[in-house]
Formats: sequence, C-alpha cells, structure tokens
Amino acid sequence: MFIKNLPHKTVERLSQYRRALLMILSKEKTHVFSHEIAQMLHITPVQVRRDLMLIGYSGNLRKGYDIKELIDLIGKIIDSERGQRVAVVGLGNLGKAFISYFKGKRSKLSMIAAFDINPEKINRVFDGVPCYHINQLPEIIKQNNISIGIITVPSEQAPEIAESLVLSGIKGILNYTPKPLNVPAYVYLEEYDMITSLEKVAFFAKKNDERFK
Amino acid sequence: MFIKNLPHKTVERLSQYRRALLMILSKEKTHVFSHEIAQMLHITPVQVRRDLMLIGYSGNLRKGYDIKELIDLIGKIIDSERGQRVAVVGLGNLGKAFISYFKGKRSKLSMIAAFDINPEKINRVFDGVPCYHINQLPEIIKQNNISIGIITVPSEQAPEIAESLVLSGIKGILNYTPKPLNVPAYVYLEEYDMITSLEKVAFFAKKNDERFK
DNA sequence: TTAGCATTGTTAATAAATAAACAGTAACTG
DNA sequence: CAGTTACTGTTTATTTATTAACAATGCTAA
Repeated sequence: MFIKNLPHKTVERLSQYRRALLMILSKEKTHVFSHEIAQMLHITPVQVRRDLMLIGYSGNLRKGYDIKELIDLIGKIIDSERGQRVAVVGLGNLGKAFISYFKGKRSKLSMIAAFDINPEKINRVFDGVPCYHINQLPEIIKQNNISIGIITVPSEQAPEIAESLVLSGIKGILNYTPKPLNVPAYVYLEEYDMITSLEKVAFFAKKNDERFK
Repeated sequence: MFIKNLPHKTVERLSQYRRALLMILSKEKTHVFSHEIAQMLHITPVQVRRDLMLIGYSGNLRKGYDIKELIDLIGKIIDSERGQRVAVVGLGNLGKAFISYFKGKRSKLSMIAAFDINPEKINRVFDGVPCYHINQLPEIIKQNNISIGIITVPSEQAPEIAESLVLSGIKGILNYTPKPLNVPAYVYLEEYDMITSLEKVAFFAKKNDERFK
C-alpha cells in the first residue's frame, strides 16, 4: 500500500496506535472513538483523526473506527508484505534487552541473528536468537536477507560495524551508540542516545522545579 | 544560569556538543569551528551557531569557539549546580545497560540506587549501584533526595511505579516502557519506546528500498 | 419528523524546528 | 594599506508538526 510522504511522527504514532488497539481488541468492543485512542496515548483526538486521514481510513460517524479494520490497515501500510529480518550487533545488556522486549511481538519483523566477539556468547542461543562472531556478519546478513541492523556495541566500534552492515546490503540501521554514524542515503538511519535523553530529563526537571516552586 | 525557553532539540544538541567537545579536548587544539562541530554530529554549521547564539556564547571570528569555555558554559546551563541524583527502577537487561552506559560519565548526575523485586538482585551492588526492593522506593528516594527516575520494569507495572515515584517527590521521569504514563505537570516526563523505533526504521527502510531500486 | 447532539473529516492557523541568506569583521595577502 | 578570505551572529524563509475551527452527517429522542 502506497501513501506518499507519511510524516515521521505519524509513522511513530501508527505503530503505537496498532499496539494500543491490539491490547483492547475483544469481542465485546469492536469499535473505538478517536478520543479513546487519544486518551490511551495521551495525545489529542484531532491528532488521531489527522493521522488516520493521512492513511485514508474512514470511521463510522457514530460508532467510531472499526478496531480490526484499522489494525489491518496500519499493518498494510507500515509492514512489509514479505516481512523484514532483523539482527542485533552487540549482545551486551542493551542487545539482550532489545531481544527480550521484541520477543513474540511483531510477526512481520523477525529477529534472526545476534553478533558479538565474546567467545562465551558465540554459537549459543539467547531467547531464541543465535549469536555469531562479528566476522561472520557479512555472510549471515546476506544469506538470511537481513535488512535491518541494531547497533549496541561499544561506541568506538560503531563506525566499522555500520560500514560492514552497509556493505552487506542492510537497508535500515538503529544506532544506540552515542557515536553519530555516516551512511549512504539509501540506508535509513535512526539514532538514539540514552545519555542525551537523561541529560534532557535532568535539564527540564531542574527547570520545572524552579518554575513550580 | 537562566536562559528562557531553550527549545527541546537545542537542549539535546547541547548535551551532544559537550560530549563531542570533551572527546577532542587537548592541549594542541584549543578552539573549534562551527563546521567542525557540525561535522562531528552530522548537522549543519548554521544549526550549531544558532544553538550557541541561543545560549549567548560568542566565538572568535577567526579562531572559532574556545573548547574549554564552551564546555563550561554548557555545563552551567544544563547541569544543576548542586547536582542531581538518579535511580533506575527495574534492574533487568535494560536497567543494567543504562547503568553501564552511564558509569563514570557525568559528574553532576549521580546514579544512586536501583530497584527490583528479584531477591537475587536485592541488597547487591551492580556496577557500583546498590539495588533495593521496590517497596523501599519511597524511603530511599526521599532519604537520598533523588530527583530523576528511569523506568525499565515490565510495562504492566509502569503506572504504579510512576505514581510511587511522583509521590516520593521525583522531578523527572524517563520511561522506557511502551505504556504511556500520566504524571502531573510539575514532573517532566520523557518517553522512549524501542519497538516503535524499530518499526519506524523498518518502515523507512522499506520505503527507501522502493525509492532507490 | 425535526431539533439537538456527538462524532468524523478537512481546512486553516499556530508553533517549533531547520535551513538559507547575508551583513559584519578580524586576519591575511599582495 | 586596500582587497580578499573565512569565519561568526542574526534575520528571514521554509518546512514540519501540532492545534484549532468548523462543516457535514447520521443517530437519538421528543
């Protein structure tokens, strides 16, 4: 399904709508209003309606949105029909956390492999995901047609891992390292830095504190 | 130091500028140009200059910015003079990852405590951080004047943890649970959801792939 | 059967974030 | 010592994201 130029934030919210809807899906409740979705995610109903407008979904004027239909439509838009395979590079605490969070969640995304350099982890299975040595990365990525890589290695190693992923044909990278990466335009890169997040919270907590005291 | 209404994104970048600058700080190199900072973080030089303008810092026309001065100024703005204390609630893989990442990084933020319900973890020290039972949370938070909480528990438990943190006088919360939380306006809340991030990467990776093929 | 109400879908307004444009100026160069 | 260069600092424009406004519609209930 093609919808041109869906805004980044809308894509994020669609993912959240779907998860929220999956949670309330039941026989008794088949429909949901925009203000109900909004309340679950602490956003405004207008935002919800606007997002749904962008993906061309229409609800019933008096009953709201058909939950099942909406879940399916979001799937048609954000999922890849053939599914996408994911690998985690770096099986430390963060890599493990990701795999555990992920487990049994999304049917169209499958966690296929983890990579590390620690011999104790290699050739073992963590939470259903086999771990290989990093120098097998190109081989495994290509063989299994893995298109998404999550980087959770120590930051010094991030650039070379990214390069290796790109050369192996990866299409998207999620970088949890504080080291900003350089990738070609045909690879989508998303970066998230925990320390920056914490410093941001610290800043606004301090500011709030001054304002409300 | 008061700068009114610093934009959220600017605060995030200031944190990143500081870390990047700390890395290149040395005797030989005392100054840095906006385009050098920009290159390190893969943003535009204009963005850098604009952010520095917002915090009222002036560089030298021909030499650029004094690295040491700039680091100090950013500290004066985003750090709290008296320091801020942080606790992690949920010492699973993600909680541990956070503590390890954090270790020995920021002097003005100190990781004081972790909380869990697993008896094997309680009353032990992980990476220098002692772990307590969750029902000691209010007590420990108040006693140690902890103002920032990081939630990494399973999502069902997130709302009660958040409530407990708020009642204990916390000022800022970083929620890594997919469950959106409700907190009063005087508590700053930042939420990050790994699965949404991954689905976003998957979506744009797919889209890029169609576009560039 | 008609007035009122609750809800959607869309357009218009506002706010936030980024990028472009450009004036100003100290150092360098011939 | 005049012209050029390589920067900064600030204003203006553009893009992106959110919010507000409101018309349209069909259900409900008198």
